[in-house]
Amino acid sequence: MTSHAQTGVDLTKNQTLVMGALSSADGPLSAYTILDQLRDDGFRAPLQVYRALDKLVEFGLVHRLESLNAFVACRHTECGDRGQTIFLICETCGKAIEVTDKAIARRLKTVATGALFALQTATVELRGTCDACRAA
Amino acid sequence: MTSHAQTGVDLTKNQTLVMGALSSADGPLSAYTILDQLRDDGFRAPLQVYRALDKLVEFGLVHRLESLNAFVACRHTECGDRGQTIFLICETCGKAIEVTDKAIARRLKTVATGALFALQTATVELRGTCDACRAA
DNA sequence: TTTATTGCGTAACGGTATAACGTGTGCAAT
DNA sequence: ATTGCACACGTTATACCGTTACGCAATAAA
Ligand SMILES: [Zn+2]
Ligand SMILES: [Zn+2]
Ligand SMILES: [Zn+2]
Ligand SMILES: [Zn+2]
Repeated sequence: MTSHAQTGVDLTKNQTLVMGALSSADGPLSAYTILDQLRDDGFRAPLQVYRALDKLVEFGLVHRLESLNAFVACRHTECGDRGQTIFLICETCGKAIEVTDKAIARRLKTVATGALFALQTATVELRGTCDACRAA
Repeated sequence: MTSHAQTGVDLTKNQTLVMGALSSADGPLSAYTILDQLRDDGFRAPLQVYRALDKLVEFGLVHRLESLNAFVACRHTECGDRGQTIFLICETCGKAIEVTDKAIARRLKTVATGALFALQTATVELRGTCDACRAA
């Protein structure tokens, strides 16, 4: 169903529908936008979306963009390592590019340790303008 | 009034009240928490808080924590350089430690450039456990 | 005085997220 | 068979976050 089929998780009907909406979108979607898109499929309440999203995030199939209050399908094949994902969010077109960088992950760990802080997860979200929008 | 008095900005009455609430708090506050604290000072509506917060963020006296939907007084003396601030947010006590790191700022810039992305601002918020809470 | 700017206050609204309740189904262990 | 449990689901209600729209008052040019 997705590029993450390897994970071998079995998705429920609702999870499949939400995953489909995110996969076919070309950018991050809010929970309520997903709800609207799935009304014809029987979705009626926000909680149906949030429950599916919680699981999809847990499975690593979906990322939550904190600074956007939105969700995006993972496009990265090797994002298994937690907390290493960086998002480049274009202010113009709204799309989010997903990248990883070991040097940043390492340095964040070092900074946290230096502050006697037990790092669990990292949110790194950059704002700016993507190449396509700058050219236009 | 704050450690940023050097900036020499004149705060309005509402801005002063909101700044005071954030300065005397020992952690991030949501806009609605600030509103509740300032009801006795005449605050009645969220917009009064948000208008003040917008200006305080613009002046660099306050930071917004995207992953928390909350605001915190800047405790860092040299955070003038935009986008270099990193927050370490303790999941246990809710406090936020503010640090800067030139290596990360530089590397983020490099990563963005490599993706042909024109970087404007960076949000870096780490979750984990602070030293005090881990010891307890 | 006229005009523009800025801050302020009120009300109404829309977007985000969770709480609390009950239902049904599949799958052990008894 | 039945009991207990885990899990997904559906519904309603509510709390929390943030903005839009409108009008008023004080201040600062012009
Ligand atoms: Zn990913
Ligand atoms: Zn773009
Ligand atoms: Zn600061
Ligand atoms: Zn702590």
